[in-house]
Amino acid sequence: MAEEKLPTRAEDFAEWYNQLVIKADLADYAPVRGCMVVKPYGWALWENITSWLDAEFKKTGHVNAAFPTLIPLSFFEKEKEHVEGFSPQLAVVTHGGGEELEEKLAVRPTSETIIGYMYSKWIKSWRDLPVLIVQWGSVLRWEIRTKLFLRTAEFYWHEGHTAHASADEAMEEMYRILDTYEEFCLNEAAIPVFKGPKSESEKFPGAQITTSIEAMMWDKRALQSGTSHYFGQNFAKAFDIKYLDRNNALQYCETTSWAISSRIIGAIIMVHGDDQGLVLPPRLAPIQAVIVPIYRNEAEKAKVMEVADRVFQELKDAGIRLKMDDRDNVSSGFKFNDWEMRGVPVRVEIGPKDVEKGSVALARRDRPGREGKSFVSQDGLAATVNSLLAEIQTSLLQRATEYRDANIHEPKDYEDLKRIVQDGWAFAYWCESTECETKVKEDTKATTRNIPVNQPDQEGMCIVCGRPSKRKVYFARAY
RNA sequence: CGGGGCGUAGCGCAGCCCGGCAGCGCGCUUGCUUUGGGAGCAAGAAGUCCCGGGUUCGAAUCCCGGCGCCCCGACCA
Repeated sequence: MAEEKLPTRAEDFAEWYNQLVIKADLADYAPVRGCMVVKPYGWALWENITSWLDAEFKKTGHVNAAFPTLIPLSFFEKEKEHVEGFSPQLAVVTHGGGEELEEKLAVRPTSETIIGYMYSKWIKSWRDLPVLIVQWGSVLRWEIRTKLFLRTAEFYWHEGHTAHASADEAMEEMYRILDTYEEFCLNEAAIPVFKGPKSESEKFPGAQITTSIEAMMWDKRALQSGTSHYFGQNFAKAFDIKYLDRNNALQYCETTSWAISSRIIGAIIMVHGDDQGLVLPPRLAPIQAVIVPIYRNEAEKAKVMEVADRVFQELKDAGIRLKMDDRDNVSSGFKFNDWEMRGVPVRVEIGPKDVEKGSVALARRDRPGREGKSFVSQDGLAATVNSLLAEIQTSLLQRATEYRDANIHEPKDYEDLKRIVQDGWAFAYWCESTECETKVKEDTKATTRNIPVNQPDQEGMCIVCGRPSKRKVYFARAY
């Protein structure tokens, strides 16, 4: 239950976040180091995220399957960059049934290896391609520093793994999924993102190309919110994934993988949340509207509840995800604050005065306090609430986009870049060399986020070294 | 791995220096009054004082050893 106030975001953003996750009832700390328990309210939010994505993947021919949590440790040795990238983060099972295991088993940190192994058994002919499989589940990475949702040892996600006959087709798949991720962020989560390839040094271990979507949090730090990778034939060669083409020639597959994790919940919190607590976009909110009946005695209660029950049924019939807060042991004021903490988009208050006047009070979560309150007729309330939900969804995206764009600057020179990334993002030409990227990181802690697609066909000079450059990149401090 | 802090009721903490009935606030339970922006009063329940050993008539407190957690820095979705 929510109690007491949060620190404001300006006072202590990290502490604001930590307390909010607990007080909004999304998750709790587990007894295992670095792990979280996702509570029912947080999981309901996650289910709304996953059900949209799942439906979208299925539209483009993807199917779901499940692979084991445990992976033979030797599998990780097969791809050089992959083993280097993930070895430090592996949890390893050494005993089973009281006996020491002959071969140690890793708890999956990601499933390219075991899925690659299976694909090599399943794929024989060009007729078997493409293979488009998604796994929903959790993975485990032994993280040093953890934070609920943003970086926990175990986290939830989907991982898509696809195999194709040609590089073009695999690249197309990578970008198709990236588009789906962008669409999800914009339309469902109301979070604007930039999409495009990552730099060499920021690539996924084993990938030829890693693309990402990048979002700006309230504190102006960047959060990589989804990734889509093109592996070329790296994993196909490591796991011997081959098929006979139409000319009876043996070919290696081209593979991809891609993921959005429960981290996206952290993004929703840090993009939309305010000093009152969580603010959820209506399309993802587990509870879109809450009804708070207000009364002073039994006689009033009877009258108010009659209206409240009728309104509840009307809104429910209109398909609104709804909650009646009929708790008798807390005051109305407490309830207001409680539901604001949990980010419910619309609150419907019904008291004795409303019963008299045929009205209700509507409070919209994206505008806290008196400003967001209005008194509307009980007639046609379902339509009123539905249009308000749509308006909140739109205005959250608009507000987040304006905020982001106001905090991205194009540096005049390197000194300017160093200043900008202290409190915002810099968008600048970059020669795509690791040296320049590393220099920025050492000087400022900012990293390259991605090279956004759809850039104008112009040339410039690398902001660091001055060499000619064709593409601009975002520099930002990241989570 | 380097630096700092902490471990006492569900949560947040005081008590420790200077050994002597285990406390405070919040939360929880019950009752009454309350309810349009975080209600009040009353009565209750709730403890392996992180673990192990030692000193002592007596240890939350002193000594030795261990474990765990959090925060800040280099790596990561």
